[in-house]
Amino acid sequence: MPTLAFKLNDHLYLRDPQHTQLGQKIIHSSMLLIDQLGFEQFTFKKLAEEIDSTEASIYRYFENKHRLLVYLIAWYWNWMEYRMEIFTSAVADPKEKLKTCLRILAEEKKYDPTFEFVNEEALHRIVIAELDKTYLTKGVDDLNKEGLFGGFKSVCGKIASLIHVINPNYPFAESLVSTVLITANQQLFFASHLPSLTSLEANESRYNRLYSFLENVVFCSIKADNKYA
Amino acid sequence: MPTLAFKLNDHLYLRDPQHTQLGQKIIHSSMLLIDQLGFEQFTFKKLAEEIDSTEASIYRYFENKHRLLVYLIAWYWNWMEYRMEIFTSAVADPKEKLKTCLRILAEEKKYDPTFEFVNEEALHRIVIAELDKTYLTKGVDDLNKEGLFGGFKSVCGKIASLIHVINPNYPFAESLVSTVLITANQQLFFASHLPSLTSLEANESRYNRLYSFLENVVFCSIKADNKYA
DNA sequence: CGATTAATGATAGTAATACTATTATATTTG
DNA sequence: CAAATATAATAGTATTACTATCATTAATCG
Repeated sequence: MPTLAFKLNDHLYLRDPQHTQLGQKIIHSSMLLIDQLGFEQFTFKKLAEEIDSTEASIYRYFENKHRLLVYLIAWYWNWMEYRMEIFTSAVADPKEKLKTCLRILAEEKKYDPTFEFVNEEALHRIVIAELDKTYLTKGVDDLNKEGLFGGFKSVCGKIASLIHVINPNYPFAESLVSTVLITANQQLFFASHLPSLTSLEANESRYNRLYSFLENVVFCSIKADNKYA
Repeated sequence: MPTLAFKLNDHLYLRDPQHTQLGQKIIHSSMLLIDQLGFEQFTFKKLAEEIDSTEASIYRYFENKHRLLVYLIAWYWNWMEYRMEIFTSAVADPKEKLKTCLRILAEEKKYDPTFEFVNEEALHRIVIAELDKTYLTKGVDDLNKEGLFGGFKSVCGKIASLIHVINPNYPFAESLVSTVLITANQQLFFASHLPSLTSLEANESRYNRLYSFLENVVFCSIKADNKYA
């Protein structure tokens, strides 16, 4: 099977890293390094050492380390959308489609051999720990104009439109979906680090519990026959 | 009326800034400056210039700028808890208490003259834009051990216990509350910067809409008679 | 195949950041 | 008034986040 590559917004990079060996090494190793060190401690210098290259070479692919992070997380949401499409395409009932999306969102992330140079487990930990840093910056509006959050927005939009089909009168579809997309990762962070803020445990059961929580929140909220809708 | 001060966890600072003039200037001006510049662009040097003091003097109050942020946001949650207590103390019905808490969470924040050197409007914008950065760091576990997230955890715990009273069988109270506390601010951020991710508008109606959204999510989820509980 | 072009490496340099350290000078307190 | 403490003034350091230049290697193409 040939290695698949996502067509990501080309403002995310200066040179497309998916198409060269060095680029792939940058993606692969930056994921491992950001996962290990955290985004603040991660530097292009450390990455350069790791891949036996130089800072200057990395700067030819990414304008700065923040954009590299935005790239990695855009990749994640593209991957999510791709999986959601695969697993919902054969499903007709929009409620079932919605459940499938939540299941994919909540499930434990495992290595997907479709994408050779991506370690999805590390990437998921990065999303859990660093997602918010992509948009919580004074530069949001510029990044947004360039379409750099397109992946996340697309996932959000598609799930929201499922909700619109299920209950056209529910007035908070977009808010509900963005809340759920973000809380899915946040709750896993809390389970590991701030357990009093979550009802999930830190063990393996947490993915199923997370799914139950998300399903409960979503399906209760959008039920047509509740006095709050 | 005397100026009130909160008793915050004393690991938050090296010297209590509420008790000296310089300390109060640090709090007051750091709020305005972080609000203006964003946390990344904010430095102790710029703050020192602003208050006609020196970096070294500020470092005698706060170990580093991250802890100053944690301090400011801890102050915010203490203030929230204080307001929730004031406005729920006369209310008997736990459902009404819960609604009051959500109302306080969602409402537009205005200057509270009880706290002279705090600009609550600026502080709220800081919470919206920087809250997640307090705990999304490799040092979370250490900060947590020192009790630096006590304010947030306390608000979360108190609201969760209201839910436990309303419906003892609901199994996700802590997750639901932390989700709501965080999304309340996140949705306001989206309304200003990423409107496709929210069902709120960017105008003044957003606080009421936000309240409706939160009330809907919470009360639907915890209803005893739904098949998801 | 040789020549052009493009990608990478090697190296250097810079302004700013996040501190630490030292000493002098105010200011408060007992 | 003396002693202790808080603050200011100043300097210095390692690191970061870049930018710039030029040499070298690899890919491409007539």
